[in-house]
Amino acid sequence: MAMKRTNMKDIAKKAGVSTATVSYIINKRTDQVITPQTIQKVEDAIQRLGYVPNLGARALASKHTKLLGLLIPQTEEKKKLMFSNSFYGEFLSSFEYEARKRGYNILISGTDVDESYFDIARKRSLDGIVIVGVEDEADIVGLKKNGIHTVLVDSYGMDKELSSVTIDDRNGGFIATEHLISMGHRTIGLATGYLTKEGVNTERLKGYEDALAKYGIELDGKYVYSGTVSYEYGFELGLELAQMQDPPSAIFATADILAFGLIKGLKQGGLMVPDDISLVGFDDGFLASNTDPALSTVRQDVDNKAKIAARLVIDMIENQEDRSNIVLPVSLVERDSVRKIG
Amino acid sequence: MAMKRTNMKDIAKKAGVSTATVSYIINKRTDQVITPQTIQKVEDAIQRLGYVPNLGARALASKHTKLLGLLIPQTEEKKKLMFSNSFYGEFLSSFEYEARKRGYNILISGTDVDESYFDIARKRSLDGIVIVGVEDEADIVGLKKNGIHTVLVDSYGMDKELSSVTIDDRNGGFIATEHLISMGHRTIGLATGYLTKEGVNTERLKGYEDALAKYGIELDGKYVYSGTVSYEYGFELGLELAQMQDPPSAIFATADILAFGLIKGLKQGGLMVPDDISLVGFDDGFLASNTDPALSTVRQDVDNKAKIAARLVIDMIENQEDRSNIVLPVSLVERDSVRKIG
DNA sequence: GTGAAAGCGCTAACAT
DNA sequence: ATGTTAGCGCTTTCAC
Repeated sequence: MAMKRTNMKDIAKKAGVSTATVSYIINKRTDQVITPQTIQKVEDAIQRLGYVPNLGARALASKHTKLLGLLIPQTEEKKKLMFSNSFYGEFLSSFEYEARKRGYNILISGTDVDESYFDIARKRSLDGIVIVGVEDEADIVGLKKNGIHTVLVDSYGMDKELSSVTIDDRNGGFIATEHLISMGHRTIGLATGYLTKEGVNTERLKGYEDALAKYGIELDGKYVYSGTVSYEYGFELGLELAQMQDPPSAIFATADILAFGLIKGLKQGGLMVPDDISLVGFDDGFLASNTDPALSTVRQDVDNKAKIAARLVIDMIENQEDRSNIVLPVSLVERDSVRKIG
Repeated sequence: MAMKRTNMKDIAKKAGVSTATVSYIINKRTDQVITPQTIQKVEDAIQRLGYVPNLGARALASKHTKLLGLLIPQTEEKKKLMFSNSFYGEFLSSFEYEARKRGYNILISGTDVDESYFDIARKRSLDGIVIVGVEDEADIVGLKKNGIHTVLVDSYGMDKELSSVTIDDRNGGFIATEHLISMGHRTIGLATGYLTKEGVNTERLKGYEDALAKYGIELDGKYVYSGTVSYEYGFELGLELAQMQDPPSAIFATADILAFGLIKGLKQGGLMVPDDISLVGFDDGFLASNTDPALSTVRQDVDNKAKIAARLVIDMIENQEDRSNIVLPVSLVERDSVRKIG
């Protein structure tokens, strides 16, 4: 099939030079002096023969694959990637673009049962890897020890020796709750996912507690609703809330998706947002401005997060930059899901 | 940095065999007879030294990278990938999973200005590529000629010599419109994106026309609204519709996202769905069941589409299967956005 | 049953 | 200013 692919040797022969010269020219090596004529000849040959370098071979010789791994947690069944969550799609787009601008391609992979992130990085000789949402520290052993350039995104309680980029979740929880308080609310519920010892949800919970404390509102455990970060749980909770004698007048949901479910569940139960219950979400994804009512929420800049993650790995690879741990700011976006009371 | 990585030679030495033997064992080659003892020794060595094969080197020698390219169109500015559209995320998840099960990794890439899909495939020695949403035939020249295993997804009017998987868009347009008709509607608008000579939107338009023709309803160009496939356009159109003297009583929107915009725009303009205007969408993504009202729409099985695309490329690669052109069915999902009238 | 060695396409140190 | 050549880590043919 497909005739022999033209390689560097072919170019060298055609242009009447050596492969070294061809290599120098292709790699635009400034430490080598080549006459314009030679360059011309070689470029002509490349053009005429339609030569495309084999990066695999180059990698073998040079030790750089120009390949970055983007490793993503898998869904419960340990199968598909979590790309149904649009956060990842947005992240990927921005990440790929940034990487491509700097000459890198992206390999994207889940992990098989008996295979670690480390194995993938090794197998494919990845120059660096970015892992989103590591929950289990065991998943990342071997990476640091083996000097694999790694950036952890949205991963809490991990080895600080690895680079990371996260957002200021705690502050996010704080400003969301403070906003509700400033709008006159005093009984404020928290709708969130599973509360691990360290993790996004726990951070946001801390921010919620901070705000309550600051304004002298007593924390009442019965107002903390913890389930899964899903539309379904939000919906269920909304239904329940609508049945309660004494529901809180406002809810801070630690994810927009949860808030969307809440809106629908509450409505189904006969309660309107924001008339009956006010709501603040977290993420500000595409949907937030398009639901009804438009959602007041804590905004994080996913694009920027991805861009920074890409720059971090690449800088570590190319400039031997040291690790850094970056925390990105969040901000409050006020829309129509909070009502002033009192 | 990082001590020399252990390679096959190290294993061979440690186990007291040759690299050939190690290679045979790693690749579980049934055409080679190796004694269990030897296998044991080698596996021990692999274990002890923590050996991970270098797939790049393997590729150079074997001509198979076990790498599949997933190439995605970029946004207008020719920059970021279109992953903000959750369709792609869903596709990717399913595609990656299916590929991984069969031992392949995914390289994901947009194209740079002076770089073709073909170049990427060559550079990275991809075993095969899947391209989603090719609009310009020029983008895929070179692929067929050079025998690169290619599967085109959701691409119309392309070279039939390449494998492809699409859905039955025309029928989708038909059943959507027919449903509206069966619910008593006689003035039915079409909200769609840009109508190219061949493409998804055009196919769906044809289905719309088919249905009108079948039921003897005259096609009226003033009811065909063509803009961009975006929430924004839907919103705008909804606003306009609400101003019209004589708006259609129902709309078939060729994408859910358009329908969502419409719902909000109409509402803002004072018209309710489905009370004032009925609506059928297309896609049935995550959102459709969660908007208010829940959207009646044409369902396509993205998961399955991705799975089939993966199987197609891999079968072509491994079994030298011939090309095939697959068209997947669509179905109508009735929810709450259509009202029976008349 | 196992091994020696050539070669995949490239880079880079060293010659010239 | 350009060429020679030894690897990079693996597969595979052919010998033994």
